[in-house]
Order: sequence, then structure tokens, then C-alpha cells
Amino acid sequence: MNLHVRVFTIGTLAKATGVTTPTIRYYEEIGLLPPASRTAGGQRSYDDNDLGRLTFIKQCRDFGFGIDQVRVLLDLSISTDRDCVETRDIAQVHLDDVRQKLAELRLLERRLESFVTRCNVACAGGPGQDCVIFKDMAAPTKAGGCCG
Amino acid sequence: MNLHVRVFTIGTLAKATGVTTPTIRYYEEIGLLPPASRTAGGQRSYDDNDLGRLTFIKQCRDFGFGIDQVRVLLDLSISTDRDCVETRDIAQVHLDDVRQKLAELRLLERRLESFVTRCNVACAGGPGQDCVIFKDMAAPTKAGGCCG
DNA sequence: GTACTCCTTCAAGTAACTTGAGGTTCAAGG
DNA sequence: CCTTGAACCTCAAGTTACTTGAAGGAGTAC
Repeated sequence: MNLHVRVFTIGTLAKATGVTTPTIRYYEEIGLLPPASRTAGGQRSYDDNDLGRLTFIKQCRDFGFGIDQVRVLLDLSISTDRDCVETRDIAQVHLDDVRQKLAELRLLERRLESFVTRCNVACAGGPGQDCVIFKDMAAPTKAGGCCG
Repeated sequence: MNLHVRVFTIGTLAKATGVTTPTIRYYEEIGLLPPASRTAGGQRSYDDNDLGRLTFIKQCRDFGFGIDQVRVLLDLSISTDRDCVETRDIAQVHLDDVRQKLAELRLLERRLESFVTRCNVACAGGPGQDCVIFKDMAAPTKAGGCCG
């Protein structure tokens, strides 16, 4: 009967999910997606099932999970005997990583901000060779400063 | 007379700067550091000049500048005819990038947080196959949720 | 002289794709 | 039916910034 079985090309799937076509082929190559079925002419064709799986993968990637973590999450999402709590634990660990990274970036922001500010306040502009910032940055004991 | 000319091995330079020895060799290979002078036996030897340059590079990398940007900054730091204000402009652009990244990470943190919280609140634990989170994540229109 | 650490080169591996070359298939228009 | 142009195909190499490993030489302490 096969009524209502929607079939997509790789390009259509790409638009629907926001994953580029080379990336979809790459996901197939590394086994994140099963080998796609093909048309008579040899082109890949996809159905709603593939759409669901790739959407799931995309969501996970947007969440910042690595490919290997996505593999685990895919397994968990299909498994009938593994606890969904495992998923939460993975997400929790990842959240901790994100917060760590956030702290680092906030520190970096402050340092850069102070760098730029000091450039504006203290530096008259002139040859780099004379700029105190560069001398500061080549001196190991102090944090980088600018022209002051 | 060459008095007070300190000379280091690659390992000593590595400890002094916090850059690993393979990375120092790599920096030489890509031209970020000039070819090191050698001992009679063929081992690299460095002086205070190299220490200054590598320290500068390390500071830039810690600031999050890419290798190509470090090249530019190195040029600027040595140049006698280019304006030190260029450096500030490069740093400003980089600061904007960092702030953009920060905003994205903050959003990601909130999403992950809500994900984990909803798992804790709404999910009794059980087979992944039955977990609503996975159904949400495979549905393109909604943001990922967990078990709720 | 021998034991041990540190050094050498070269090649390949890492993450997660992107880009390019060179060629094929498909859908639409004439 | 034929052509045109977009979208598809495979395979290989490039990207970033290093890290890791193998196999062997140099330097130093006892």
C-alpha cells in the first residue's frame, strides 16, 4: 500500500534539519546514521524515521554534546532496558563542563576588556616596538597589560 | 665576552613558559619561532630572546588568539612603522567574539539546566524508549525537553 | 661504563567537519 | 526527445592546533 510514506532527497533532509548535505554523508560514514537506501540512480533517499533520528542528533549537537556522547544518547533513546536517568547524568556532567568553560570565558572577557581599556587610556599610538604592552607580554611574571 | 648569556634546553624553555616541548617544535615548524640554534650534538638551544618571544606567544594564545593572529601580533610588536593602535583593534574584535561566545554559552547553560531539572522533576526513571525527552528531541519544532 | 633522563626526527592521530575535483542523475522547459 | 541546470555521487585532501608513538641518539651522574 505504501500510502503516506514520504521520501526525501538528501538536500530536502538537510533543509528540514539544518544539517548540511556533506555532514549528513559524513554522519553516515561514521555510523551515526545507518546507510541510506538508494534510488534506482544511486542517490540517497530518506523517510520520516531518518528525519527523526537526524533531528535528534542535531539537537544533541546543538546542546554541545560530542559525537561519541551522541552515540550513547542514541543508544539510550532506543534501548528498552536502560534507564533514562543515565541520560540525565550525562547531561549533568556536560552542564558542569559548560559552567567551567563559562567561568574561563568570563575571566578572559575581563582580561581582554582591561587590555583594550588600558590601550585606549594610556597609549598615545605609535610604533609597536615602543609599546609597553609588548614588553609586558614578553615578561613571564606579569599578566599582559597595555601601554601602562 | 658572552658573560651572562643564559642558554636553555627545549625542556627548560618548556617549563619556563608552560608550553610543551612538542608544541615548541611545532611552533618552529610552522614558523612562529625561528629555527633554533643547535648544540654540537644537534640538540636545540635557546636564549633569553627566545624565552621572551615564546612567552609573548603563550600570552597571546592564553588570550584566545589564533595562530594567524599571533603572527600578526608578533609582527606588530616588532615593527617600527606600524601603529600599536592596530593591536588594540585586533583585541577589540577578539573581545567582541568572546562576548558573542559567552552569550551562546549562557543560553546553552540555561537550556541544559532546564533539561536536567525537568528530568529530575518529571521523570520516574525507566526505559529510554518510553522517555518523553527522546520523543521531544526527535521532533523538530520544539526545543529539547525531558520527560515532561 | 652504564644507567637514566632528555633529546632527535618522522609519521600518524585527534574532532568534526569542509572543500574541491571530476563526474552522474533528475526535473523542467522547449 | 533533448537540453540545461541544479542537485547528486565518490574520493581525497584540507582545516586547527596540537598530541602521541616509534625508534634511536645525546648528555649527565655515579
